[in-house]
Amino acid sequence: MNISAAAERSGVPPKTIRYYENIGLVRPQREANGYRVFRESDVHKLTFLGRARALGFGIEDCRALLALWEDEARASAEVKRIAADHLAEIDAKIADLRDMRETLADLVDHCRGDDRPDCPILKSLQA
Amino acid sequence: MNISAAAERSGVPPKTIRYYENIGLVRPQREANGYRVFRESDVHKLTFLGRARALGFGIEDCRALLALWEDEARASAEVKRIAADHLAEIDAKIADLRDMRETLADLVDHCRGDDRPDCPILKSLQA
DNA sequence: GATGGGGGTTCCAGTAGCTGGAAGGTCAAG
DNA sequence: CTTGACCTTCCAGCTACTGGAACCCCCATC
Repeated sequence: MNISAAAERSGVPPKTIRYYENIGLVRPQREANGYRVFRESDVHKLTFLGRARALGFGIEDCRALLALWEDEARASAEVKRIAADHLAEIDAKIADLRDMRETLADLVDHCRGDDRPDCPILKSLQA
Repeated sequence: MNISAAAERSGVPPKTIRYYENIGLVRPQREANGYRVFRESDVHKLTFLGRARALGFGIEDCRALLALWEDEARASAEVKRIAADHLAEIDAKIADLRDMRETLADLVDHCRGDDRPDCPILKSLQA
């Protein structure tokens, strides 16, 4: 299977697949002409990576998860720890964004948004 | 005022101040020895930038907001538009994160996290 | 006058995770 | 034989800094 087929089947774009190979997340074989050849197992890995990334896991987390996935003797505790840590980070981000959102929404609400210069948004940034 | 004093008073670190000068957000004067000299107005600008960044505005938004702030003849509608757009982006990010969070929390909840290999988190990434 | 320390300066590289684009090789069809 | 759709590598750029190296400046002290 060529890279574009693997991309289509895994949902991971060709550019990204090459990048993943670059950083050692996948190791497709090569044909005599230099083209990458993807086996089913490569496509499965890519799909796995795509899902993990969609859940917001960083690349190094993905690397670790992939290794655990391939390790039949893994302890699920390790997986859970990685996921729980990530969940905590997401919660922190959400909290930050909510704070921003609240402040910003207040400011937007109180700005008339007409052609006059008076603006509580700017005032708040200034004060 | 030297850069470290300006940093302390504005809350923006020296490195970041230099970066902001680099991209044209502030233009401190220079002494004969090459040291930057910050006036009150520079400190005000930096403080403004610090607050805008803390609300999550991107650098280019900051540039625009700064220009509007300095323009006595601005229309508050412009400011409001920038802020409202940014608010929408924040809302979108929060929504994305919440989706992730929900899925992830479910997975974490259902993983026993012991020393056995069976793991619904990995199963979900695989399937 | 030398020295030491705490400022300041510039410039380069790296961070995360791709993505766009250039320059060029390969292959099947017409 | 050429066209067009693939594929390859490599380099640059994105966001907003941040760390670090190498070097300059100024003041106080010995």
